[in-house]
This record gives sequence, C-alpha cells and structure tokens, in this order.
Amino acid sequence: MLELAKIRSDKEEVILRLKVKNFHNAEEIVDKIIVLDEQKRKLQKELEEQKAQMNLKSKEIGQFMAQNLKDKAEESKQDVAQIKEKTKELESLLKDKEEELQKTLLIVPNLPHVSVTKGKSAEDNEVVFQSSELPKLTSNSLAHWDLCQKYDIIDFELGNKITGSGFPVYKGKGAKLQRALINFFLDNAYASGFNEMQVPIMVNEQSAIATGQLPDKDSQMYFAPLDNFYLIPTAEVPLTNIYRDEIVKQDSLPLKLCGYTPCFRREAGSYGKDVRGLNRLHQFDKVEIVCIDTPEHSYAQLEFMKEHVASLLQKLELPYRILRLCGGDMSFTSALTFDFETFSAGQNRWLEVSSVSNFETFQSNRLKLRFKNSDGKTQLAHTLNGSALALPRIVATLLENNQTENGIKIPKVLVPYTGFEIIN
RNA sequence: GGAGAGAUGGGUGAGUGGCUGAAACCAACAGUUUGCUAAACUGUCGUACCUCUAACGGGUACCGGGGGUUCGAAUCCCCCUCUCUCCGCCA
Repeated sequence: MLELAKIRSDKEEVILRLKVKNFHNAEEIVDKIIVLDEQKRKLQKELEEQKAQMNLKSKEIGQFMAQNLKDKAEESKQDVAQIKEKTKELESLLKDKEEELQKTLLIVPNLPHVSVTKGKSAEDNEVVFQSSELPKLTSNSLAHWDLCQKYDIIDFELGNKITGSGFPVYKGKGAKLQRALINFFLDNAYASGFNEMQVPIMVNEQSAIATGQLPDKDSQMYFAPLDNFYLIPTAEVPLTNIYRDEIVKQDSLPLKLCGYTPCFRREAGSYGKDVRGLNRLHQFDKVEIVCIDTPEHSYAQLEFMKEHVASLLQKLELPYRILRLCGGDMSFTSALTFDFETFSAGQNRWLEVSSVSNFETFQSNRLKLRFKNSDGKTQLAHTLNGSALALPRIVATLLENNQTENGIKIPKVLVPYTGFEIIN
C-alpha cells in the first residue's frame, strides 16, 4: 500500500509512475484519494474537538459529584447529551470516509522504481544479462515430460489420480533429485547469510493481506473455508509476516531469512503448452529468500540477492538470462523486479525460475513493519524477496539440457546431495 | 470433540467505574561514579493519527477484536477470535 504522505506531497510524480505500470485512471484515483483524505481529516478534526469537550465535561461531572453538587452535575450531563448526538453523526461519516479511502488505497499498485520503463508486456522486458552459450541438442532429444516417462522419475498421471492435474508424483531418483536441490539451495542460502526458517504453509487472512496477495490475487490461492486459511502461493507470505507489527532496531538490519516450502497456486486461466509437464504446477517446491532492510541499503541488498541467485544457476551449470521487468509486466506489489530464466533446450524456450524484487515500503506499510532509525524515529522498512530457487523448471531444464544417450547427467555440485551421477 | 481458565505496554505483572496511557519490577537507552568489568545512583523509556509553534507543545484513539450500558469503561454486559490447562482422540 502506498504511503498517503507520499501521495499527498508528490501527487504528480505518483501519477506519472503509476502510468509506467499501466495503471488505468491514475489521475482519477489519485485525485479521489486526495479528496477523500482531505474530507476525512476535516471530519476527524471536528470529531476530536467534540470529544475533547465531552471528556472535559465528564471530568467536571465527576468533580461535581464528589463535591455533592448534584444540580451542577445534572446541568453538565445535559450539555454532554447534546454534544454526543453530534459526535455520533460525525463518527459514522468519518467511518464511511475511512473505509472508502482504505478501499481505494488497497487497489493502487506500488510505484515502479525510476529505472523502470513503461512497456506493455513481457516482450518489453530488458535483457540485462545472458549466458554466452546455449546448449544444442541432437535432433532426437526429448522434452522433459518425455524424459520423465522414459526414466520413470516423475509421474503426472499418478498425480492426476491422487489429486488432479498439476500435482505430479516424484519417484525414485526424481524424488531424490528434489530433495537434493532443496538441500543444495538451503545450504547455499545459509552460506550467503540467510537464516533458515521452517514456517506454516497455511496462513490467515491478515497475513495474506499484509504481503499483498489479498485482495489482489484472491482467486489464485487455495482456501480452506472451515478455518479461513489460505495455502501459501510462496514462502514470502509466512516469512515476511514473521515481522508483521514489529518495530526492529536499525542495527539488526538487514534481516535475511530463507525457507523451503511447497507452494500452491490455482493458476486459474492457464492452459496450453505453457502448462505441460513441469512448466506450470498447482503444487511445487521452492526455496525463498527474504530481506528486510533500510531504504538506504535496500537496492544494494537487491543486487546481493541477484548475485546469490546467479551463483546458484552458475553452479548448476545452467544457461540463464536476467531480465529487468518493464512496468507492464511487473507485479502489483513490486517497485523493481529482475526475473531469472533458464534456457530449456528440449523445448527451445526460456523458463522463469526466479523473480527477485524490492517492494520498498509497499508491503511494510501493510505489515506495519518499521525500524527505529538513528534519530530514534520509527520509519517503514523496505522488504525484498526472491526465489532461490523454484524447483520444477530447474528440474525441467536440468533434465533436458543434460540428456545424453546413456542417461541424464547430474551437475557436479549436486552429486554429493543426490548420491548418484546419472539418471538412467 | 468435552470441560475450565485467560488475553493489559519489549517482558513479568498490578489494576473492578472518574485521581489510569495505565503501578511495580525486569529489559533497553542516556548519564554519574569507576583502573577495567560488575554493582550502585539519576534520568529517559508505547503506538498511530490530527493540530499548532522556529521550538517546547496541545488534542483524539488504542489494555485481543467488534458492539452495548453510562455524563464517564482496561474495569460492567453481549458476541467473536485466539491462547493455555485437563479429559478424549491421534501423527
């Protein structure tokens, strides 16, 4: 959620940057917020003045009663009754304004960082890095879904039976490969200074609102209505919510967390070849990294996170590229996002395996996550997160790019984790 | 699932109608003392919003959440949520 103070003080800039994100009716909505805010404050002032009077009178009554001056007390009671009617009216008006203001604020996306270009869709993203060599496969090479079947390591049909499409069963070396990757990612995150957490994979409504999944992505999350819990679409939600309603000390920053969780996404509206095999699942595994930092350091931290993610892909010997997302392709909550994609040789296409973002104060404003700065003042912190990494597409690329006549070769760094060098 | 107890500031915990935004202690921070550490002493020590001033300031709200009674609620009443204990069930 944008900070009201920012909208108030830099209205024109806010509108301009919202347009970079292709947010429609930016002027209208911003104007509406400013008017609502003004009206709200006016009402609030009036109401508080009335209440101040009421409090004064009430105290007076107390004193009169103590002195046994019943007449005077009765007189004051009459006064209060009058004031009270007024406050009731003002109260309901104020409540309406506040609700409307809040509702409007919640639908406004985060402002993109000044470096973000407008752009309409994923096609306008800027490639900021690309591995020099892309793998070439022989003509009889297979896509990963065929390889999974050939070596019997991931069974999509079986998942259909147990749950439904998008819930594969990992078997034998396929299951071990999952476990290996999770441990590999966690160990590397730890080496980069991220503190490992094991968190709930269901969250309450408040948590989902605080990190911005609600109300924006309501239909994309699985929901358990009996308890009003949401299955997490990413570990970002529980990890970041650890610090909801917290005021941390500046010298404890940056806070760096990581965690492995399964992730659940309904992916309503997806179809076609994009969802084939491991490309898009309803349940998948991911190691997430989360940072909480000061506004001054958050962009340096973002760079650090990018380097961490890049190092993982390098160690796994996977060809990758880094995209700076344009305004049109960025998420609702993000100020600056870099996507990492690996090149999947069997499908001859790039697959997104990580997204690293700075949310600035957009989440912390909802989370009420603040820090005490060196002046002793509380200030909203910046939150950042990134996948490091999401497993399915890494597995897809690994399988496709490393296929040989004798089987699928496991990257060297993973062998200590898998305990085998080849899937055959 | 059944029965009971509870929810107060960073923590422990007092507070059953006005003198309580909230005692006391601990923690934290600043200072004094000190060869160092420790101890002792002094002071500071919630959050949000509104408003004013150059600045000190003033106001409102918040004692799990919502509603009610009352001139006045942390305190009384109702509803909800959550936590804990015991029993049952169980990984």
